[in-house]
Amino acid sequence: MMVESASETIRSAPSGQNGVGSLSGQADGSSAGAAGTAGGGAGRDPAAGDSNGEMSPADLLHFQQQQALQVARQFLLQQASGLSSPGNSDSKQSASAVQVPVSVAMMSPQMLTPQQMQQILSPPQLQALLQQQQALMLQQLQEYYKKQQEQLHLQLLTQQQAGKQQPKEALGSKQLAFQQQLLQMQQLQQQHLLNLQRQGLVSLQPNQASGPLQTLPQAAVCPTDLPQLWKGEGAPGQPAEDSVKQEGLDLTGTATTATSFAAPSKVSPPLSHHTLPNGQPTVLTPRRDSSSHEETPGSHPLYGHGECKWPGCETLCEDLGQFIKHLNTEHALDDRSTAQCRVQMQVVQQLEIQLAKESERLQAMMAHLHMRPSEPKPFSQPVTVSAADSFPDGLVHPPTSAAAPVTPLRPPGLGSASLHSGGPARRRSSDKFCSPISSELAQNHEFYKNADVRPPFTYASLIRQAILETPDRQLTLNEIYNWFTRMFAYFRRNTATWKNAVRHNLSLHKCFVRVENVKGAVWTVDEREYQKRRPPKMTGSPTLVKNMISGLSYGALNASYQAALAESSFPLLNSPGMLNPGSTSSLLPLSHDDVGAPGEPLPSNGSSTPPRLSPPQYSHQVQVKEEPAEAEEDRRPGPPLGPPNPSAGPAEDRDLEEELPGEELS
DNA sequence: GAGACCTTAAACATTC
DNA sequence: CGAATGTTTAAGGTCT
Repeated sequence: MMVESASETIRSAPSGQNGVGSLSGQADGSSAGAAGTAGGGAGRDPAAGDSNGEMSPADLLHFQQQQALQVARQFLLQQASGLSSPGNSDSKQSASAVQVPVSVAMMSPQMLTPQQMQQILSPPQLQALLQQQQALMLQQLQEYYKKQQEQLHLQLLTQQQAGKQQPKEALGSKQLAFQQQLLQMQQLQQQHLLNLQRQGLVSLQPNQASGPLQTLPQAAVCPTDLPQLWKGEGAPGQPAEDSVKQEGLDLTGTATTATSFAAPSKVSPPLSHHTLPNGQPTVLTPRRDSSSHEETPGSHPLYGHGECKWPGCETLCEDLGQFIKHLNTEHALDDRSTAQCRVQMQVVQQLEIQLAKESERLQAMMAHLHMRPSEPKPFSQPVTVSAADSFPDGLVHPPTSAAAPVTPLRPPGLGSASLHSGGPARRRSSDKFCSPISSELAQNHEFYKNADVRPPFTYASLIRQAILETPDRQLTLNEIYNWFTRMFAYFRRNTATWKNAVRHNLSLHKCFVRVENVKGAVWTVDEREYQKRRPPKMTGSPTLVKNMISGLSYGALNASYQAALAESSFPLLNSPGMLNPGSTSSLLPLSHDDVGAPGEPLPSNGSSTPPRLSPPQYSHQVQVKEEPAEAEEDRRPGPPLGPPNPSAGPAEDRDLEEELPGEELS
C-alpha cells in the first residue's frame, strides 16, 4: 500500500509533509509519470511499431541497443545535472522523469516495443539481445560515471584548495542545510534508482543493490555523522564512508576502482551529440573537466530547463549568463558546495556499484535459466570488488543470499510494483500480483528499513502484515504505527498522511477487525475477508506476468520466459513463522479462476500444502491478547472457531493457508 | 466507459 | 480539553 514511492504523498501531500513529501512526491510524480510514459511507450506504442512490420534480428538489436543507450543517457543526464532537487517535483521533475520514456519512444520511429520484439524473436534471440543491450548500457553508464567522477574530483580539488583560504566560520549553521541536502540526495538517489527500475534499466534488489546506496546515505545522513562527512573526518566505525569522507577526493581512487571495469571497451561512441527529445541539452560529454563553474557557450551541465540543476537548488535562470552568475554566487566554493559534491560523488559511486551488482545478478539469472551462458561482462567483476570494499558493512544481505542469484532483480515487491507505476499501480502489482509481502519484507527488510522508499504494497497488505507478524496476530493502532515506522524508513515521515491512511484502511476494509481488549482495542485480520477482496485476475496469465516483468526490462522475453522469471522473482518464503512448503501455490494464483471465490479449492496447490495448517487459524479472526491460549491457536487444527464464513470449505482453507505463509499471494 | 481498488484528505464522532 | 482513535465520504488515479 504505501510503499509506493511516496508519490501519492507527494502529490497531494499537505504542506507538513513537504520535507519528505517533496522528495517522495517528486519521486512519485516522476516515477509515476515515467512509468506511465514508459508503459505507454512500451506497451501501447506497439501499435505504432507494428506498422513497421518485421525487422531483422540485426535491426532489432540495433534498436534495442539504441533504446537502452538513450535511456541510460537520460539517466546519466539526470545524474549529471546534479540530481534535480526534489522540490521541483511537479513540473520539472515530472518532466525529467518522463524524459527517458519519451526519448526512448521518440528515438526511432521504427523502434519496436518489447512485446513486439517478443513476438518476432525467439527466446534465444531475445536473450542475446538483452544481454547485448544490457552490456552496452552498462558500459555507457560506467563510462559516463567515470567521467563525471573525474569532473567532480576536479571540482572538489579546486574548491578545497580555495577553501583552505576561506574562513570556516558558520560551519555549524550550515550543518542543517547540509543535512537537508544529504537527505535530499539520499532520496533523490533512491528515486533515481527507482526510476531506473521502473524504466527497466536497473533491477534493484534491496538486499544488495540498494543496500549500498542506502548504507551510505544512511550513514551519511545520520545527523551525527554529517559533520564528519563534511569535514572529511572518517568515522571510526565506518570504513565504507571513510573512503569517501576522507579526502573526498579519493575520487580518483574510487573512481578508478569503481569504474575500472568500464574502461576497456568503449562500446559505443559518445552519445553526447544526441539531443534529447524533451529538449534537454545533452551534456553527457566528458568534454569539460571542470564542469563546475565554467559555462560553455550555450549550455552547462548544471543548467537545464531554465533552472539551476545544482542539487537542492532550483533557482530559475532566464539564460545561461544569469545562471552563471547564480552559480558563482550561490554555489561558490564553500563547505556546502563541497559537501554536496561529495554527496554527489557518493551517489555516483553507489550507482556504479549497484550497476555492477545488478549486472552480475542478471548474469547469474540468465545462466540459471539456461539462457545462453553469458560471457562475463568486463565490468561486472571489478565492480563487485570495489563495491565490497567500499561498503563492507552497509549491506545487510538478508539470509536469502542463497536465493540471490535467482531471486528478483530487485526487491520483488519493488520491482514489479514500483516499476509499473508510482501510484496505485504498485499496490496492485504487489498486492494482487501476489508478491508475497512477508517474504519480500523478510528479504528486503533492511532495504525498506533504511531506504526512504515507499514500499510497493498497499496499506491494507502492510497492515495485515504487521498484524500477522505478531504472535497473537493483533495489534493496537499505535502498534501498527510503530510497525510501520520501524519497518519502513518511508513512514518515518509524512506521518499525518499515512497514519490517516492506516486508520482509514482499518475502518474501511472488512478484513480488519477491531476487537475490544482489556487495554483497549486491537486490530486483527480476517484472512477470509482479506482473501475475498482480491480479485483473481492475476492468474498467471501471460499478460499479467508480462506486465509485471515488462518493467524489468524483460519485455523482450517471451511469455514463457517471463513467467519463469516472474516465478523466479518470488522470494523465498523465508519469513519466520511463515512456512510454506507449498509455497508454489503462493506464487501465483495460477490455477484458479478466482481466488476470490471462497469455495474454490485449488487442487493443485492444495496437495502441496501441509495438512497441518488448518484453515481456521487464518480465516477466523485472531483472538484477543487477553486470551492466553490464543497464541497456540494458530496451530489448532480445529476449524471450529467460528470462521466468519461458514461457507468456507476446506478448499478455501487451503487457500488461506497458503496465503498466510506467503502472504499475499493470492 | 464502467467497475474495482487504492490513496489521500477531511469532517466528525468517540474514547482516552 | 486535547490527542488519539475510528468512521465516513469524497475525489482523483490506475488498471482490467
